Amino acid sequence: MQGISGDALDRLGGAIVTGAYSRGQVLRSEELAEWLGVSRTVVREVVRVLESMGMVAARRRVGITVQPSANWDAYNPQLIRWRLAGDGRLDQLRSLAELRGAIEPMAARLAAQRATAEQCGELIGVAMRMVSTAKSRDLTAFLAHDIDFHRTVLAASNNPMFQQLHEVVAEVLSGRTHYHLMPDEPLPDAVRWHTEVAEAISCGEADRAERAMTAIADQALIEMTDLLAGQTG
Amino acid sequence: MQGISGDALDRLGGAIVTGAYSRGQVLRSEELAEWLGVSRTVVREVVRVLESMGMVAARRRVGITVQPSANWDAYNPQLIRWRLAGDGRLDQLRSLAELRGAIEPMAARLAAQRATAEQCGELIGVAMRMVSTAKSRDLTAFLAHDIDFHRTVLAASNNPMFQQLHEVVAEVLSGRTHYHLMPDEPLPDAVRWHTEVAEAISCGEADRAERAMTAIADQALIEMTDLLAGQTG
DNA sequence: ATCATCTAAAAAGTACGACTAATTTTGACA
DNA sequence: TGTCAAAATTAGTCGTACTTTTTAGATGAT
Repeated sequence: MQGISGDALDRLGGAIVTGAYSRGQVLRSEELAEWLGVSRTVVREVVRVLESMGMVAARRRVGITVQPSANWDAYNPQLIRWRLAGDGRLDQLRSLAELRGAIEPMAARLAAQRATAEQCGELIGVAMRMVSTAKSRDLTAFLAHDIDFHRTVLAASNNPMFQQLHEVVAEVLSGRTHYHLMPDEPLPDAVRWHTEVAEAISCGEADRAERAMTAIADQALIEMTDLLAGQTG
Repeated sequence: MQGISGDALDRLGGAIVTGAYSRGQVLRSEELAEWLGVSRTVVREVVRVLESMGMVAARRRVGITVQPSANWDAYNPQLIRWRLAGDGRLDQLRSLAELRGAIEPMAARLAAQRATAEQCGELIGVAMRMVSTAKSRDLTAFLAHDIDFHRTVLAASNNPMFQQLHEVVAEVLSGRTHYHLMPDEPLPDAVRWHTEVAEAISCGEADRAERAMTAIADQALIEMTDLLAGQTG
């Protein structure tokens, strides 16, 4: 969505996510039209989209009511972006990291059962590139290959619900680097586990793939927990 | 979303999900207005919502293009409903069951670390009701308590991404009963595992909670796999 | 005084028409 | 044949008029 309409969506959605409008607050479409500087037509489109995300509810003779955040579609990519852009950044990152920790081991297991020969080849290749960039301490290139690796595993799981989470995983991995939640150079263990996942999937060894991926995810969760402890305590 | 606008959304969205429009097909808003029997204003709102779900993309001088299903927001509740209502029902149910199998063990682990005393009490209570309805072979009541149990665990995980999946879990559990994918009476093992999860969470034993929940989910996945084998082979 | 019922107002919902803007196609010209 | 300009096409935006639903308030009867 782009143009004036997408802009209005971005502003109103962002405002709601950052808490500019308190839960239960009632807005009127004409007010919104004035505030956003657009026609009521555009406001209606925006409201409809936010409604489909569970963020607002529109009722005749009442207005547009901001819904409690428990109703929001937490998996909506746009909403995730709003949350990551706002104050709740670290909370959101923790939620996503936990989600990732749950998903990826199962994805690795399924990938071991379902990956095509081509996907196996790509996995092995990416793992090798991870090893080499880890040795040369090129963190940027390492991150790119890391994201690529996990995207490939999710793709090989052959489950749309898992495949779609590649953006989430990419966000978590990037966030880790961006907030310096990981060592200055990749841990040798972590690199080895990636190789192990690639091998296990290629050999169709589901248990081994799941275990290795669990090791990767657990380590990431520990790093994340340490960070949040450092932030709050 | 309700009224004529919600109706139009439901019809167009449903048509796209069931494959009435092939991927890449281009629609024109005026055609859609005629087909749906609504004004272009309403069509625009509907298209905007479908656009935010990744199902279509609108471009000037081109039209409204149906996007490949890989782009669709697989977690959108409305989209899940459309898929469950159409031909892809069993595929969707399998995807959801796998997702659930990944999520719930981690949710149980987190719940063991975070559940409030009140939530623990509720869990124990629901587990006891599951035991009694299992004994009296009241499958309907058992299903209701089963759904309630898993919703409580997800809530206690204190992670919005997990909490939101309670509808998915409910759908999987209901689907199991509806398609007769489970025994005529609940397996004693399954009931015992639920009690174990409740106890482990109440005692703050994360590992034990995770293991017991894994047992529950694994069994459900096995049942689901058996079904699909029976369908296709 | 209280309850039911009717009425009026308020807000979103819908439709339509006019115009704008962007993008692709076409075709003329070099 | 290539380039650039014009035309055609389609979504985007706006404003207005009207409809429908829902709530609040007034009115009236018991």
